[in-house]
Amino acid sequence: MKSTKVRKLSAAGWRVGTAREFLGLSEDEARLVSIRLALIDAIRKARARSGLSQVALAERMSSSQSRVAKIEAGDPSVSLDLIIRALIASGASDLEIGAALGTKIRTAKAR
Amino acid sequence: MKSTKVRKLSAAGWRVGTAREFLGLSEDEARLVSIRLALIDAIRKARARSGLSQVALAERMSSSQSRVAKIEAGDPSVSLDLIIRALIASGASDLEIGAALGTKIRTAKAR
DNA sequence: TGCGACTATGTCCTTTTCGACATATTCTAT
DNA sequence: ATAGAATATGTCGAAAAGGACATAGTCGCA
Repeated sequence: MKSTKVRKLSAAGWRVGTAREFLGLSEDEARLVSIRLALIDAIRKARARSGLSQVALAERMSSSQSRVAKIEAGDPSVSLDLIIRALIASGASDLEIGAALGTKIRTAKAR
Repeated sequence: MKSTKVRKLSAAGWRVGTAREFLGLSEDEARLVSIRLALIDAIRKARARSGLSQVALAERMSSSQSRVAKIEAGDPSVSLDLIIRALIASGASDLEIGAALGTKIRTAKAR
């Protein structure tokens, strides 16, 4: 958002901030969230590439379809453990898993 | 292990295999384990670099010293969530976190 | 338009994981 | 050698997360 716009909004009585601030997340909590999101994204991609249905993926990781749905929905009842298990079972390579986490920094430096 | 040695051992009645086979881990389970190990390693390094004691790290992540000890000991009662929280709180960069996972592949290709 | 495959959401009960505490053990510097 | 800090290990009640099931909602396609 441009700073001129921010100033206008402030003048009009709006408070402007990041989503992180709004949700009251600490820096660390925010990082954890973005890691989760990156991994979930990687799962969708890997699962699609492998042509697996949620049911099929669930079997592979001995879980249930509803769990897989919740994983991809970013449901809070899903742990990182389950997310990574899903990522592995959906056919992601080690490199992909690592990349899902390091990507943001790397692209930022690259441009 | 050299194949000649394997043959000798086999002749002598020994069964030779990987740790994975011995422990009865599936391919996927084994990958999960090695991810955990890589992350734990990264925590030790990051914590040392930051000069944090286990007590200090525990505070940062609002956990307890005993938990941190268990994390670094690879205790099975520790989840990936807690491991990553520790990694973040111990001052690791996004890049380090990603690297902890992609490293094996990358070095394998590099050499 | 209706049918089958796929995905989403809610709930229940069980298992796992957590923080906390108590207590050992190991390390470091004097 | 010994105190004090740091780390390790065990246990417990509470809280989080898991699988399973039931049930809706979507989507493509015949």
